[in-house]
Amino acid sequence: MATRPTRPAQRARYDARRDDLVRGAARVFAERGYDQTSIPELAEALGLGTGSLYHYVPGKEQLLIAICDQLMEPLLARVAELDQPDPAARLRALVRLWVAHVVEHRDHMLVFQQERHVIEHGAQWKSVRTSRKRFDRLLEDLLGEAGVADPQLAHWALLGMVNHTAQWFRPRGSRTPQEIADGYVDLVLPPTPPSVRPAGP
Amino acid sequence: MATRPTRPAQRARYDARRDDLVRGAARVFAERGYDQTSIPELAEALGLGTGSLYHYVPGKEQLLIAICDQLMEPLLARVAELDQPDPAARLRALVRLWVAHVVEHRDHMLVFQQERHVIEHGAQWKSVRTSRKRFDRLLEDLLGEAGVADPQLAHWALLGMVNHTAQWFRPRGSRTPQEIADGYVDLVLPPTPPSVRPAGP
DNA sequence: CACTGTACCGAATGGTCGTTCGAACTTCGA
DNA sequence: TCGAAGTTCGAACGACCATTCGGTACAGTG
Repeated sequence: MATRPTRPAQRARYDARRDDLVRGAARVFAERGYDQTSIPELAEALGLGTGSLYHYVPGKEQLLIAICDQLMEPLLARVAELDQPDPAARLRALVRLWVAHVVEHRDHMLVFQQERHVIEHGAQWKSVRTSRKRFDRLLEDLLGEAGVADPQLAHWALLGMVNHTAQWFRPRGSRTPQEIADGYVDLVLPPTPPSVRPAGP
Repeated sequence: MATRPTRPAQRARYDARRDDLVRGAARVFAERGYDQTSIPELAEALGLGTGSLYHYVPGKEQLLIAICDQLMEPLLARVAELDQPDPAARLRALVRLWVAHVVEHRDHMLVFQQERHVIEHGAQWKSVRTSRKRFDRLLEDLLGEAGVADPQLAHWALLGMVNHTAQWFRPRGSRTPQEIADGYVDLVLPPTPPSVRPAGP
């Protein structure tokens, strides 16, 4: 059974290890696929014995949920901190943040996308679905405020473009995440001269 | 074993039935997921006995390949028939065709997307990978000719937007596939007045 | 040092899956 | 109408999977 240490001093270590394992699982699942990877295979890829995994995660599906949480929670946290007063500037900042998050969590994204049907239908997945809805709503509202010509279409278009980035972006490629993000924003926003753009982070 | 009739007269029937079954399998897999659907479950959903499926398809993975072929081949065929001399007009026609194809094959698209890793790595998947590459190349070239500001980014952006359409489009929604396609094209192309646009199909 | 909570292990288990197969039934050409 | 070709069936089979469990080794604390 997955048991968290009772001694507070050791809990930090346990949590950190767990986070690492979840991250590693995301990497393995992204490459081999969730269903095609057996627990013994996964454990070996993580440098663990078969049974040891269950010390940190109660089961395979919970592991998948943990991967999605590791993807969604920090994104929502970072988005909540946006404070640009101008909607267009806030939109640009959001997309920059978002693209950066996607490329930093490529593996998580790929797993997230290929398990769409479980996320949509599974009973234990309500929290993940809620997170996604929160983000959706936020984006749609912002697009409306920012004066986009067709906010609804722009919403779907952005979701498609940005999430798809996980499938082609390569760290050694010729563009930075920020350049990509700005390219996306320029597609949906009436372009502004570069001099008006907020500087990078 | 999956055996095609030797009598030519019956082959047409057999092929049509097989196509129907593949289509049905796409629908079931899109909803429940490929790995989460067992062969007995699938057979029942298709109104067949467990063993009967194997009369038409040699195995579960071949069934998945058949679904992808049923998606890619007609699209490439329709694309090959485009004959607009003006590149921008050809681009618009291509995207209209493409979006229409995506919404008509929603189930196939959803399966295609969630099985990305198998398609990319599997040994028997070379033909599907080749088809996708052909389409990619074609789109990229056309974007260059059509005078898009940033053809490479537009290429990835379009792929993301259009393919993502399968995940949100509903037949009873407020937009036609053609309106959606035109919206996408207007994002990547310097907009032209509606009067200059080619008429619908 | 002794003791206790923690980390790790891998063979064993029960269940489910994809696939096979021999037989029964149906269709069709002659 | 007869026989062969085509179609359907579902129980049976071997393989493999997620998970469990009894146990060993280790680390921190008193």
